[in-house]
Amino acid sequence: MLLCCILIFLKPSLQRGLISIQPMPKEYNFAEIERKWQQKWEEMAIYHYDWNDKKRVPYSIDTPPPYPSGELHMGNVLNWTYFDMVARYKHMQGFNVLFPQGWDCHGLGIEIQVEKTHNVRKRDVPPDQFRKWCMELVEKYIAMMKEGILKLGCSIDWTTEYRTMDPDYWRRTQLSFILLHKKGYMYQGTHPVNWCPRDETAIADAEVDYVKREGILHYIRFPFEGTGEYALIATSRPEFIPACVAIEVNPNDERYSKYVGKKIVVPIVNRSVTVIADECVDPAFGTGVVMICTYGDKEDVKTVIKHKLPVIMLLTENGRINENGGKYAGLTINQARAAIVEDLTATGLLEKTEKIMQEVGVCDRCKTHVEILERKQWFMNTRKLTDAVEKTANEIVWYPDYMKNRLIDWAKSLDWDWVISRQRLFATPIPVWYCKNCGELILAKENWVPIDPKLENPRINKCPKCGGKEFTGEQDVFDTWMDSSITCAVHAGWPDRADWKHLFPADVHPSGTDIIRTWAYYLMVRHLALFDEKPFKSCLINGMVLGSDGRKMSKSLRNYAAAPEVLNKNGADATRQWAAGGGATGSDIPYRAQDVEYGRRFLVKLWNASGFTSKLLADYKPDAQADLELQPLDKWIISKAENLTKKVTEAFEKCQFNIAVEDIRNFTWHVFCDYYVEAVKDRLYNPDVHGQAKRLAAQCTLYEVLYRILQLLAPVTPHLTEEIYQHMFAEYKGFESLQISPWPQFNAALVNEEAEKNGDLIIAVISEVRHDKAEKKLPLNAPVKNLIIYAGSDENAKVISSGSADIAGTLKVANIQVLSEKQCEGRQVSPYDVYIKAEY
RNA sequence: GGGCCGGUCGUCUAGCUUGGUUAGGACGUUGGCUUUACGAGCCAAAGGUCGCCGGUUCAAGUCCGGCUCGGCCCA
Repeated sequence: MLLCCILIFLKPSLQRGLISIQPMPKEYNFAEIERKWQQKWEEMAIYHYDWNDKKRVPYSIDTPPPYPSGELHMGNVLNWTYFDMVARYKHMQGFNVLFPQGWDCHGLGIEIQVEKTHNVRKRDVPPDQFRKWCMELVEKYIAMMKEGILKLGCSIDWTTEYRTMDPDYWRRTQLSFILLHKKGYMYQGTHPVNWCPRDETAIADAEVDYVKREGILHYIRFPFEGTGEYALIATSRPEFIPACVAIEVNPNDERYSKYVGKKIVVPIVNRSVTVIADECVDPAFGTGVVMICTYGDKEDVKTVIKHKLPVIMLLTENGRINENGGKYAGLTINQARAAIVEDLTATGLLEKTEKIMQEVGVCDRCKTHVEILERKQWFMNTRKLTDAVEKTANEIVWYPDYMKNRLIDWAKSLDWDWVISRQRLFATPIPVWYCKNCGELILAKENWVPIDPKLENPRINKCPKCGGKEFTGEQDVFDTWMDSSITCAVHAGWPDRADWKHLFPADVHPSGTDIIRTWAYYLMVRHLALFDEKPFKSCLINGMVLGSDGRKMSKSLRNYAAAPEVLNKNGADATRQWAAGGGATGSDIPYRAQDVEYGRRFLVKLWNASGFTSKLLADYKPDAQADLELQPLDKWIISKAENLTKKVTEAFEKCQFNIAVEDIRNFTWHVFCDYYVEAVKDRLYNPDVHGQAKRLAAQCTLYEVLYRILQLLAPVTPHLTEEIYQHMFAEYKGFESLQISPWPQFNAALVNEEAEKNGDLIIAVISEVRHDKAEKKLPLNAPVKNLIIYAGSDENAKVISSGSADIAGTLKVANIQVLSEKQCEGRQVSPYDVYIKAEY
């Protein structure tokens, strides 16, 4: 039985010449090691997805193409470490892993930075020049981020690299639009939309941030028609008075119910509007009377639709008052507010003002107060998919599970369809034209794309409706999310590869808690609409990286850590341990330099332990057939290594990286280094005392357990484990890289509960003698003349005796006596009924 | 106002799904020590009424209800 276990454990490789273990260098130079392996892995091409391999099961990671915004930040580090660990783990498990990398280039963020850098607005320069500047900036940022990702040591298949700003990617975005248009999901409409007056474009709900701000509540008298009475209304936006279309009260508010249906005069413009009733008015807010304007906020939009009120558009696209504002036309919103307040004061209609805290919507890119405008826009009918989104979200595996609520709640909360058109420049063009004669919409044919309708005419001779020969290309462009919400299909090879369904749906989509409502949601609606299929089978969520003070990390709070600095100072393997072990998957984790430093210390420990082991194994021939006599502690650690394998594998399966990394570290540091290595030193140094077979047993166990540690750790700290593997194991194990060695299978036959129990007792005895030495302030290598162990029972005595050689060896005991009797003398080996007495 | 998450040694954090060791780890603190690897180390110690109240149970950090305080998202 024993021999059988060893054979299973050893998995002896092919018979070759006898292999010896290469000694390890003393110095651990992480910068050099990490750079070296990053290059070599690239040369070995071990991360390339094999498109022709139909045997291995594919595993596809829907890497979210990042928005190039400058240097890599710690949030990216957390994110990429998460899915790189998954990629490496799956790789070792034998999957054909697709780990692509793209860049989500378009969008307002870049345009705003270009405008700032060149001190221009989008209309000030020719569009081509503007786009060129955007592309230059994007390339600069991609280079910065790519450097960081490479330094982190991600197992990306760089042959898949793509940019959404390339026309070849436009082609996919445009094709998806054409298909969805044909399926009836795309429509044009004049609806109120969120509008950023600074950027002069429509934006989606998801691009609106809400900030708390102090505002002023104005109490204004609105006289009733003909009665001499007046209603006092409270508003924070008096500048919208010219666009006031109704006054609203709560029907249950006894103060005002009698006025419902009456006419009231809007001051300043002297227009009559009706008092209407709606239960959504909060009687406790202000005076309980509010004015409805088109449009002061989203509530106004709902009210206008519900009560079929007229619309008076007051604002221009750049946020000024238009001709409907009468004498205020041409003023900015703020100027108009000041002017109107002044006029109200002059006429005595402003009763009072008070300060209030309010939440206002701002553009998430430029932080300008968002207005609501009615403009013709393109929409995707996303709301009809809400039930499907909910159903699909429930079918998908979420890590952690509760995160699915974020998606479902968001989908259900949406009031408006997704506005997919933008009035910007740096984006994918919308592939449609309009007949100049009759206005007929010309949708691009599927084989026309990529195409820019601003530069090219539709490839038809005449308008199919009126025969007109002149066309206007669509000037609007797509929301950036139109590019990035088809990645699951694009990564799989859609639309070019006939076999793209082989990789679709993606196996995992990684996302941050902050972008579930955008990325996960848009992926879901696009793919459901296009293919009637879920985009991904599981969703792995990372939390936000907080500063060390627990607050959101930001440069202004001075708790910001720059990822390139952290990586340069500590190396990728140490930084990755912080990401893996900093907290439970999905929860926000603070960046703490101590955690990274702890990671680095662990690596030094493992490096030293491996170096020392390599010396102890200098004469060990792993491929030599030899007789082994496994000792209790050998069996003990072999069994523990097997249970560790089971636990770590389960943790990786559930994406519980923190559990995996903690268990491996504790086993390595405390079980392997502190106890096992110490305990077998004497056996290794003195074969004449202990015998060659027991010495070989220790060598073999050291060798195989260390290998197991390296394998389990390989997804977390790929560089250091590879370096040690190459020195000590590559020749015998035969894999070009540890990264492509097969993930260890849990082998129940090697689990030996009795051996673990026995070993624990032996270790406890050793530990107790160490305590004794520590208390007596003796060095740990102080010789012990006599050690008497009162085992308390025959059973314990037998166990301790079986390990007495290792006990005596590691503790430098000259004479060891193990007695079955129960004698409460000396020190108790807690929690056993065992006592020890040491004489020095 | 609604939803979700969280409150665990001085600090950060795990454990809660599936109730049952002495509540685990890290940082920090204190004391000791050249184990023929590692002082970037080793051996130890101190430090927790698991936010509060109640319930279920033989047994609650863990399950249930209420409260409270934070965070995020939404209205």
